[in-house]
Amino acid sequence: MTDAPADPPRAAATPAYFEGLNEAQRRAVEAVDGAVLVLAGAGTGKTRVLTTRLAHILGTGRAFPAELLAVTFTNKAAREMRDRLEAMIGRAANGVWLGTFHAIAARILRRHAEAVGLTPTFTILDTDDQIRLLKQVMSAAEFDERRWPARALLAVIERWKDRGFGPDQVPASEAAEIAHGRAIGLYRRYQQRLATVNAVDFGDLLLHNLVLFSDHPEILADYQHRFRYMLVDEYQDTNLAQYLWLRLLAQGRRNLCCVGDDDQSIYSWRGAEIGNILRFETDFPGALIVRLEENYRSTPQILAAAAGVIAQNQGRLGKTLWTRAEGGDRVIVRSLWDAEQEARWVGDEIEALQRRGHALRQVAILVRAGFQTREFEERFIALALPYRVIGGPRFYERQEIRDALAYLRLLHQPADDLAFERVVNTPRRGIGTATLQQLHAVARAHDLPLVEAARRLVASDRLAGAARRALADFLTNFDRWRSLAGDVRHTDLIQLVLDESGYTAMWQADTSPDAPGRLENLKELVVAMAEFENLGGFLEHVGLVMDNAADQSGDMVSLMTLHSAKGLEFDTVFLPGWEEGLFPSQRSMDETGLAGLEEERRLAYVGLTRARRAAYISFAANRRIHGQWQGAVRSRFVAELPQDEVEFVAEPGLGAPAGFGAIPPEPAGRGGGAVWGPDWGRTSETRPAMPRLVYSGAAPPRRGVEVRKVGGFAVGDRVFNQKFGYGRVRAIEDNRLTVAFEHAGDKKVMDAYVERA
DNA sequence: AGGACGGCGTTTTTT
DNA sequence: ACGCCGTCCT
Repeated sequence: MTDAPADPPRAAATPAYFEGLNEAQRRAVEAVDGAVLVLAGAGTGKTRVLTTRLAHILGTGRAFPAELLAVTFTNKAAREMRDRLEAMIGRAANGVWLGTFHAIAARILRRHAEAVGLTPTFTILDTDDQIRLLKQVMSAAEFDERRWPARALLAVIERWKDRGFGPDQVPASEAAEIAHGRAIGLYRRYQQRLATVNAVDFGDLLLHNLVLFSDHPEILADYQHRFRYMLVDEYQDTNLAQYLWLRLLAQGRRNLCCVGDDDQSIYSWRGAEIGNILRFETDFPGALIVRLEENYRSTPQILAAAAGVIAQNQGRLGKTLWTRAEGGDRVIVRSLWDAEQEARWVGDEIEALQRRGHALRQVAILVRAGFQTREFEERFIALALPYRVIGGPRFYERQEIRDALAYLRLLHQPADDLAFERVVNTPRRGIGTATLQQLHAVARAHDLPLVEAARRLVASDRLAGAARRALADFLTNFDRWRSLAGDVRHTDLIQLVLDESGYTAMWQADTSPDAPGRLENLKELVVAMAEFENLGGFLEHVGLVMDNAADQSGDMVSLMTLHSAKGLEFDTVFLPGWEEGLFPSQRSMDETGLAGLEEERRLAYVGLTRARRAAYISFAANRRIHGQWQGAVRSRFVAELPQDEVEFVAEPGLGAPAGFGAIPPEPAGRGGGAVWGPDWGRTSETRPAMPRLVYSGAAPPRRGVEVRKVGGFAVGDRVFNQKFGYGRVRAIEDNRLTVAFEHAGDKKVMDAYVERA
């Protein structure tokens, strides 16, 4: 099991790679032994430090490649680290255990699958399969899916897994609270089903590792010994299970270097524990902390803006980014009438940049939520401004790809019931729900995979003639394909299967406009497969690499969410939609209060620090949310920007907001403070009329601030108010409502300040 | 077996 | 407003 010799050769240190490192970076590279936390601010050369550190360890002969463990969160980050390491050391870094948490956990798990009751060919399920499996479990348990959608229950289970809890470790009090205590039973059944079909979900990869290590100390000891030096990127994004995994592995050599930035922790909602990075010194007493604070990316103004915002957060380790760079423009803060105007303005600014010779690929628009991209897309189409939206459906999530993969999965692992169900009647071959139900009954009764159940059913006489023949044909085909699997190249196999199964023909016969595209995608799949040696290798890749390598070719503006922008940089960044409720997101604040608000603020920090040369922030007075026009207040984050570093451009006609820079609403509350737009709080069915000539330059007549009555409310209506949240109408006098708010209690509000919820 | 209809939810994304 | 999903009807 040990593929590494005991004594790595010592080589003379050639610190050529130290060239150009600043003092802090060099400390981070040189401190190879013990626990080290590198607090790497945005744009401080983190990746360079990481790769240099690995090169340094290898170059000084402290370890063989196979004794290095370097973990990242995304495949993209892993790829980048590997590429840069190889460029630095001038040879392949094959031996290094470099990959995502999940990829490395999967690699370990494949080696020891039997130890946790799996076989080495286990399938890694994606979200779609997880939902389908959970739905089966739920319906078997006669669980009302309307009260607890499978999606929501899966999220609960995933959060448990993130914390390292198997069904037996979930604290009883917590288990009792969810779905009247029934969630935990469903979790247990779900895990049993996974085991039966020899499959794991993403969370299981880590969880099974933890079980493996605790049940088999000798296996753990082997890895503890093997991993002489460990490196973790984006440590602020680790969840509890990942933390436990790292801590176990690091107990051997005790050389653990974690790199991260607490100010960029934006994934708590998927289980990331910012506490892991905040607690580092306590977890690893005597740890060395290195702060990388010299920023090589942005102008002083951008850094000041980012610092102003993030300084409002409480729980931080604290870091101050600075730059040697001088000059630069102030951050532009712009108010606009509505999202359409906002898009119009952004479009015009981009065209102006373009005229001055800026590349579109160096411009990004970063939004809080996906729906915000629509206005920009429409405007850019009108302007014929090339753009791309990052994030969206991914290649491996397309129906035709998932179907094709299901065929392959079934060949690779016949116990994969989810794959079986997907393909057994795709294309239609007359195996309907009735037959499938019988199959399930047989499978359950004899604890068999569906394929085996199908064999029994075919051998018996319990199936109607047509269905029996169809199923028998399917099994015959399946067996033949499987027998070919050893001799035929996997790229040939897939084409053969898709043709002989009638799958290709199904799409060829399809007259819908997207059918040709689907056939194209299937061809692409074959091309993608060619890059792998065999079927198993390819399926592992598909299971773990769900990223959509965004096509970076072409000079286009990038449109994406703030979350997807993490780790990227652009010359010019537009940050639209800085409005209370949208950014910071109301939901985030409602659900997790101050912690949620602080995470939103980190998101603002991430957004600003993506910009190299220029940042533009904007907010609209009116925005349509769920089809309702709503008055909007500028985000509290606007007021947190240092006034000297920003240039406020009031929309003509909207008037400058009273006391710009001094509106902070009460913490974690909303609304309050000065209202900047003429119509804040008002809702209406139709788009509010824009004051004439807003945005086109001339001074328009200022719109009155009278609040108009909108629609009648009735006692008992559920309503929403920006400041108080949700509540129910208790009484009405004229246009004044008495509302019992869920959190704020009874309040009197004007009807125009609430909307139906 | 496929389409029409109604109800519901609607932040963020990776593996 | 809108789209997706599940159910029910033809």
